[in-house]
Amino acid sequence: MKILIIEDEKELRYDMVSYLSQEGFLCESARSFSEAIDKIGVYEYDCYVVDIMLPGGTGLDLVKTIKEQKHQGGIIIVSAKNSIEDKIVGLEIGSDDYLTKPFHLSELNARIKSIIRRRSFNGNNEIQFNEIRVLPDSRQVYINGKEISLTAKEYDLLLFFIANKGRVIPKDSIAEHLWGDYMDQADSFDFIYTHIKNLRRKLVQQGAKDYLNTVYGIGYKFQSE
Amino acid sequence: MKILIIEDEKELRYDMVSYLSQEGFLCESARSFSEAIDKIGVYEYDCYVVDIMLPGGTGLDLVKTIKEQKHQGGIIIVSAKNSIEDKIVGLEIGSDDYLTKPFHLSELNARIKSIIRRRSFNGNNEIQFNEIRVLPDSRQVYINGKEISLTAKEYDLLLFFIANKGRVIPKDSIAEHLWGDYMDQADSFDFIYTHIKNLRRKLVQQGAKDYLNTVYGIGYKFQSE
DNA sequence: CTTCAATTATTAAAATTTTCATAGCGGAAT
DNA sequence: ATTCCGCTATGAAAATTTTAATAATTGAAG
Repeated sequence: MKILIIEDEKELRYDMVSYLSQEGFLCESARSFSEAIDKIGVYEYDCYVVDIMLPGGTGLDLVKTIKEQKHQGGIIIVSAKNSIEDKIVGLEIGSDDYLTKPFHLSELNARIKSIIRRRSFNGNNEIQFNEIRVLPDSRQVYINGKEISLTAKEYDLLLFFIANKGRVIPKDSIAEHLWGDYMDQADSFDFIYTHIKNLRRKLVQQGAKDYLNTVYGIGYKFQSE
Repeated sequence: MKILIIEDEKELRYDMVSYLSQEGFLCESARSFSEAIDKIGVYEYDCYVVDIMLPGGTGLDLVKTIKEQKHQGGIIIVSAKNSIEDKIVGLEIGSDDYLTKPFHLSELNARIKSIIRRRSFNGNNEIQFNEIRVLPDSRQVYINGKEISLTAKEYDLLLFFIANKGRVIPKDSIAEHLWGDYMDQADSFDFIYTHIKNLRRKLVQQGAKDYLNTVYGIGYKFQSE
């Protein structure tokens, strides 16, 4: 899960990035309105943390831009003033939550997770990646309209890849995501190789292209070309 | 996991109980110093949320009592005034965290989870239940000093039972704890029955008494007598 | 005390996950 | 280009988990 943090106060920005990184998010940050616009233009994130007061523009306009570009990620507005109007405006133009400074980092973390959880449950209950369609509610997967059967691990793998399409995913991340904190460094990745192999076989056998690229020495990347 | 909330403000107490219950904790509450003393005398909780200002006494004395009774649970002090002295005193006499009112419930939730996580990692890395000894770090289990081998699910089950010894655990809770949010109501509990059976067999076969009592219509209870 | 329906236990088979041994590949160094 | 070493792939066995069918038990009701 990738998060963009838009905040001009240096220390707070640094704290947020380091806390959220520890929690397992991939974080990028922007220091100003224009830097944020640039990043939003290049990449789509899973969640945006937007400060209202920014050099070069207001966070509310940023939210509008994110929405205009049809980004699907959640948006949390952060503001120093607990003004009820700001809150209302923020929620009206499409942010998902509103947080008043000062706040605890664990609070921000909880809200981000809550938004991501909410999104994956509600509304967004159908994911399409070229000829692959996934219905997360029922854990069903279709290729070119025909349902295929995946085991639990294969399904989890596939969803993780699609959720992170285009990104290189290190094997450690895969292990952590699918198996939790169990395994320490010493463990081998044999089981990942096996599940990857099985997933590849099933997908290709059922008519999908082979999107799953090996990134030597690192992990894998799920990508169209 | 069972939590005792000691707070005299009715609305806040109600909010905390309802929020934390939704998060999967078993909650009890006390409205006053004396009620808290009573509950602490009867039962040992996994975490205590203690307000400083209470009718009949101070939360700091309550913390001392909890410690005197050798309770192992974590302690979070909650206070209206952000006095640094209170905080220091609180941490000195053995509380694990300090929270200033007003706070978000998700913040309290995060801190409780953090304390419980910390405790199960650090220090408390050996659990003894009569002739059964568990080393959570290495996931090893000994009976009368002899190591026995359990599968992942059997181990998780055993640890969950020991962590909740003496309590009746509904089958739903077991399913939720060991398998996450996967299964909806419609699912049967066949796999629980099977794992229970296997765990029982292994424990008894290796020389432990049968502590695992069936509670008809509800679930199970792990208990000495 | 019986009967009955619902709940839990047991057993065995099926499916999945993990491990292990071995083969193939990538890329750096010679 | 060749060699080599570490990384990844593959196939098959072993272990675990889940499912399914059947038996035993519980507690309520007659």
